[in-house]
Amino acid sequence: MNIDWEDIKTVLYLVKGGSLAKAGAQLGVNYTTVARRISRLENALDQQLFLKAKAGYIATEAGLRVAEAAEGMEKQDHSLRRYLMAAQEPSTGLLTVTAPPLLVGPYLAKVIKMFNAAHPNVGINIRATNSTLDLNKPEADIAIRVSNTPDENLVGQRLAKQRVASFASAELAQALQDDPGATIRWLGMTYWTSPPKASLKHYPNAEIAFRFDDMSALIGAVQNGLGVARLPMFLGNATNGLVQVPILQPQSYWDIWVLTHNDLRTAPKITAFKEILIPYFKKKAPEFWGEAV
Amino acid sequence: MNIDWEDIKTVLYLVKGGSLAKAGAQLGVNYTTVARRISRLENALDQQLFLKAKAGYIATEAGLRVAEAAEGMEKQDHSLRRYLMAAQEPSTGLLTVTAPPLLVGPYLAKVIKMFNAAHPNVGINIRATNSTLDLNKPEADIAIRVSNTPDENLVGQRLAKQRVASFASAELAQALQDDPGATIRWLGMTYWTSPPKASLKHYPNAEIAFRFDDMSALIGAVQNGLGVARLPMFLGNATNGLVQVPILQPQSYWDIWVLTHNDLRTAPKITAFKEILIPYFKKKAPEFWGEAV
DNA sequence: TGATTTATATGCAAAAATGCATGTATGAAC
DNA sequence: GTTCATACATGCATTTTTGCATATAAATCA
Repeated sequence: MNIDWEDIKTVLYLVKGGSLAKAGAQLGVNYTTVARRISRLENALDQQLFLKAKAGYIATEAGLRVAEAAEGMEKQDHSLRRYLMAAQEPSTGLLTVTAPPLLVGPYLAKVIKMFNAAHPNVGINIRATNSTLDLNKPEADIAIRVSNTPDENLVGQRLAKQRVASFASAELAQALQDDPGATIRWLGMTYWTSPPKASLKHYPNAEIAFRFDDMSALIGAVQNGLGVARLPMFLGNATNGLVQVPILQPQSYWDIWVLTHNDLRTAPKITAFKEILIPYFKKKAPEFWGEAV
Repeated sequence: MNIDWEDIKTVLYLVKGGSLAKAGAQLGVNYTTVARRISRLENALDQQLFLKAKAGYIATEAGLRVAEAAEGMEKQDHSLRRYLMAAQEPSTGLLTVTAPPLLVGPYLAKVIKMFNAAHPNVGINIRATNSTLDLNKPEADIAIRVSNTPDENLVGQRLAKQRVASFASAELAQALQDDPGATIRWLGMTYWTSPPKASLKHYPNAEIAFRFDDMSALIGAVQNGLGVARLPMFLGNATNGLVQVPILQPQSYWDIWVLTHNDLRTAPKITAFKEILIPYFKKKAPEFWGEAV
């Protein structure tokens, strides 16, 4: 009796996805294929792995156990891939870099250009996202992150110390300077709960006027004078029409880090990339630290 | 980039087998399929996994690392199968039992007959061999073994205490009894190095006349008067024409055990089988202990 | 040296797996 | 209630994988 390991993998993705369609999308196959692999495996094992409810496939206890085995197998798979990447020539293959979207244009793009000039045959894959991609999975090889997310398998190096300040349109900043009793209309991200504590000393009248789920949109709103926002120095200073609100002082913020998986610490491609990335950010460090008004 | 786990498995079997043909035989596919899976994987990884010498496929470092990952995955596979067997109904599926060949006919056959009567829908697979099949792999579910091979994952119960004695044809036994100074011509298995120490007190003149690689052949030789052999009680006493050599006393020997994997300790099918096996051997215990002459 | 065994390589046909199109059912939103 | 989105089932054509037959090379042995 032989079990097809691809079928075991399919069970995992069906359990994780919850429906044939999602599992198929993740696996890169048609969803009918998922259904057929499952039924093939169920026949081979002579055991039901999923209850076929109208709402979708629900894993039985046996199905969950199969998924558990698949997870263990996937760990081997991921570990293997890291080894193979580490063993590869520095000048071939593919490198996936993830970074916060707003860092890509002004900074990472130049690093990539330089790296590409030095290693023209390495394909570069950019994933501009704030979500923490899992470096344990082969979702990305190098991550640039604000704050040093702790994970025992990852190694990190600090790229730049960072500060934030309060930015507004020039007009609004002037108005606030003129009238310390004015009410500050703060703009923040969705998860913001209250105005910055340090600001209340100077402007006790404060309210959160608008919340945004997107940093670019928020910046646009600041440019248009809708209110004041606390922004990283490198963003506020580089955005046309924004100035620091006087009186409110900059504050230290989470630093910028580069993270890689421990297994890839010495991989030629990774070190080659870092050798360009780190000096570049060191040179740009003043932009992240900024200056007080 | 997606790696086919069946291809990874194939690498493992090619590394273990050393040639396409052997790997294919183990995997149950044509050897050309093995060759094509390997080249497909090498292309996908953009790395050479084997050096194609005329003498066969020799794994590169990367190939060995792939095999290592496959080994880890296979452990998951085996563990999963044990779980699934343990979860199965006692009255369905397949049960693989391994035992020393000479125990099968006189003892195990009856146990199987009784088990089959109680559970007619369970397929029974007998592997009559002295080689220690690996119960960690799904090579066998239940092993009957002489001696309790220690393995942390296995659980064992003693089926019977056992003794050995010195057997010969009736004629030869008589001759030896008449002449204590006679030279005993011993018959033994290939790995025998010297006559039984205890026998030298009574018959100091001793030599190993013939060695055999097969126990049945050895017994045949004893029947034909070629010499004296130390045999388990249950064999010597049950063989036509053999008698214990007087004077030489029986000795304790390795006991007979039944072994199963710890994961299957409570599996319905396994316990059902043991519930028949153990009482049967308990009843037959005197045959394994035997009697002194 | 010549026969035999054990390797791998490859063209071609059979078999298996997959994708697509279509049909049906269910629950949520309006 | 009607519409829409989502989910599964299945027949059919296509693609992919596999097995078989055949060819070739190296090593072994009489």
